[in-house]
Amino acid sequence: MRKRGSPLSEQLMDALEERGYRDTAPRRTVARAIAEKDRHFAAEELREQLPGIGRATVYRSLKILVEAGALCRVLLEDGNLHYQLSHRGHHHHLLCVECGVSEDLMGCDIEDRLESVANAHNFQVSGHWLEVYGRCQTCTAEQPASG
Amino acid sequence: MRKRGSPLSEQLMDALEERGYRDTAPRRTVARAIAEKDRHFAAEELREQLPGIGRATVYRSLKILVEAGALCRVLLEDGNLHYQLSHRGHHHHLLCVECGVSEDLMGCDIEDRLESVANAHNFQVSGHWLEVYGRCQTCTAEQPASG
DNA sequence: TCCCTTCGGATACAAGGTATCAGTTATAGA
DNA sequence: TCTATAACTGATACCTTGTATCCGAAGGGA
Repeated sequence: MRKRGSPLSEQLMDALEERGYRDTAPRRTVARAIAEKDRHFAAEELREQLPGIGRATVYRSLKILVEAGALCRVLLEDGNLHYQLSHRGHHHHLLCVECGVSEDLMGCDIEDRLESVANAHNFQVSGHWLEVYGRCQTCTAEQPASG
Repeated sequence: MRKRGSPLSEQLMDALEERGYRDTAPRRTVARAIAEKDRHFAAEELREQLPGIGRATVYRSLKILVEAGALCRVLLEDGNLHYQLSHRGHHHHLLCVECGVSEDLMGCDIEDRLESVANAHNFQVSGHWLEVYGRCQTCTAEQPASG
């Protein structure tokens, strides 16, 4: 009897239900709004878009979605924290400072590198946070020699 | 006629003066307090330690010290931002999640790696933010098999 | 010393997020 | 289906980490 959303928003709800969270209308609304985003977004931006949903509910939903691994946090170059859909496991982001688009960075050996460098410091790595800033292909093509 | 502090706090003041900032008593007090820190610290923590200095002054000093490259910002695993002395150029941190100690990570090829991986995505890298979390040698030795 | 600029401290404001709490709803079980 | 109850919601207050404003104070060159 579930009100259906996009496959993506269903995935978000599934992630929550797997963790024992209830299927409620406000969460569903939040999930649908997030599923429609094609890039990272600020919490406040999402909230403004959902005037019918309480502020606390939006923030709570974001928090549990991050915990559930369905969303990931993205640190912008200016220090602001954004959120972004995370379909996959651990990954990093290539963030375009021009247009704001982000690409996932996977299948690389950054992890192994880190591990070996850290081991040289007798350090046991348990996690890391990496964001890469730059310009995407499109923006580079449009303004090839800016700066 | 300058009231002398530790060599480290002098370095901080020098960094400010090089950038045209004046040598004032409150900045000197902040610099001395920072120089005594042996690890990363929160802005608020520093302020509490300096009740005679205005809040705005503490934050302003931190800001200009970061701009001058004498301090660097450290992103903790929980998303909190701390500050830390930065004697050298661009580097990363190995942060111990047990004791909070941090080691600088330099002389590695992470940059080159990033560059080449990003290039494979047709991405022009302009910057990045990397923090590595784990356990330092001491903490690993004390609790070899925790977790 | 004068004068101008920078600085400092108090304070208000802001962004982004959390805690509290009373009322509501989802869901398991009878 | 009804009920009990735990989880949830929204309003709101509060917190944290800063930034902006404003006015008096101080640095520092002429």
